[in-house]
Amino acid sequence: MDLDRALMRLLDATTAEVYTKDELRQKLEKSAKTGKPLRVKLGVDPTAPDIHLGHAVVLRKMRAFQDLGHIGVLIIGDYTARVGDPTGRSKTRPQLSDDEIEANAKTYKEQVFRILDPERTEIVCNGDWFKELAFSDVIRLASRFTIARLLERDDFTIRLGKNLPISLHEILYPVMQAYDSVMVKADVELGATEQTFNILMGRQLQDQMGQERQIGLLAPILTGICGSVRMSKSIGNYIGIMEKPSDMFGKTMSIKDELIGEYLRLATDFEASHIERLERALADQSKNPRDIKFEVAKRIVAIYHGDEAADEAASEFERVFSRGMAPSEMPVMTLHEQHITDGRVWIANLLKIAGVATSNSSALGLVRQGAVSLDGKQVTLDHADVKVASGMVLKVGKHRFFNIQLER
RNA sequence: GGGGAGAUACCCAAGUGGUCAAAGGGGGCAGGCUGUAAACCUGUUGGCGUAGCCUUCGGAGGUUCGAACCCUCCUCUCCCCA
Repeated sequence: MDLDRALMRLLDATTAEVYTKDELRQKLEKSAKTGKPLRVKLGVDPTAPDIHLGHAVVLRKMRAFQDLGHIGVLIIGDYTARVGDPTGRSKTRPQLSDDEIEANAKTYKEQVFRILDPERTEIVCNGDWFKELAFSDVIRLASRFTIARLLERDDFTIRLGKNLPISLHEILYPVMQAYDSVMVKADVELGATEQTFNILMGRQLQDQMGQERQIGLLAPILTGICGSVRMSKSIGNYIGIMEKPSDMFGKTMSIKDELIGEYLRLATDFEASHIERLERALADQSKNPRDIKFEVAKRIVAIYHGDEAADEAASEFERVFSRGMAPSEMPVMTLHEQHITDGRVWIANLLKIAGVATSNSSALGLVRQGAVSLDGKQVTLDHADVKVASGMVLKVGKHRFFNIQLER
């Protein structure tokens, strides 16, 4: 693959900004000439064990580098997790305990190889170098940065404007991330656009410490399925890459129309020309947006579960939601003897056992609103003690189904 | 170190002695309409087997027949000055 094709591949729609394009070209050129692969860094905080499509944009970018023969260096921020990245936060993040960090890092590793090439991936923990630093080293490192520069970033400006607290340790976060770049001798650092500041700090620090500056390659931020803010585990508006095909499909179908183009560009791996065609169809309304969304959903499932699973998810979706039938597979809820009197169960208890409600009040609220049905028959407050038998289907809301099984 | 402001439910925010389980907005959930879209309309959003009761307004005490509201101490945050 020649240089221009490689550049085109790397700088597709999933790249929002490059610092700088010329330097990237030079690095690629030099690598091709010397045969020495580039070291492409990505830092992850082991705070959110579920990797979702938002992370995937950047991970797939790393995979693109790997496919071109370069090395992906994944830094598990076990040490930075103790700090908490202030990026995009209006609040100080909680600091994690060692056990939590270890468990999270483990699940992280299990998931990333759904996307990355294990042969060309290095995984390191930044605790390896941070725990060796003496306080005097930290002071020396900190002296390379100025407060004005560190406070420049939006997150802090906003917080200062709102008179919200900023802890000293949060200021250190970009410093640590920059130091990571130095330690792994990064040629390229990947991140979402929100990482711009941190990544640029890495360039500056490498420069000061006598290294060639890394390239910053920034991916757009994927909007969450609810449509207003970025995809995030803590907000719960995400599609995880380990999720079941049917859930992935359904969640994708529930995004609003305005988001289709974004998901098309950032979350699928369609050819650029195909994406363009679909986007045009969206714009001139020559196709029903639903159908395009359908195609996007199918593609996303196919990336993580294969074509067959995607087809199944699609037909299941049509069956359940287009034709209103019960899904072919639904979670089983088991009722034990102690739950049942004379073959009946109070509906509030049933809903609590199903995990749909946490209290009688909220359960009865659902019943009152007509959201609950058993075998297709709506449950009412007047008949709140319902007869149950194995094989009955409990439906709550539009799309929560449970298969009831009696034990003994 | 000195002075000032503040902490209310998931979030923002009203409330300054009883009529407060606590206005309003956001978010969530649910119903209608749909394409499991958006927009819109409606309901719901502490707990208790569904009735009245119980526990909530940063924490601990106190005043009062009665406290989110008044007093004391404590914790935390912000602002101004040094």
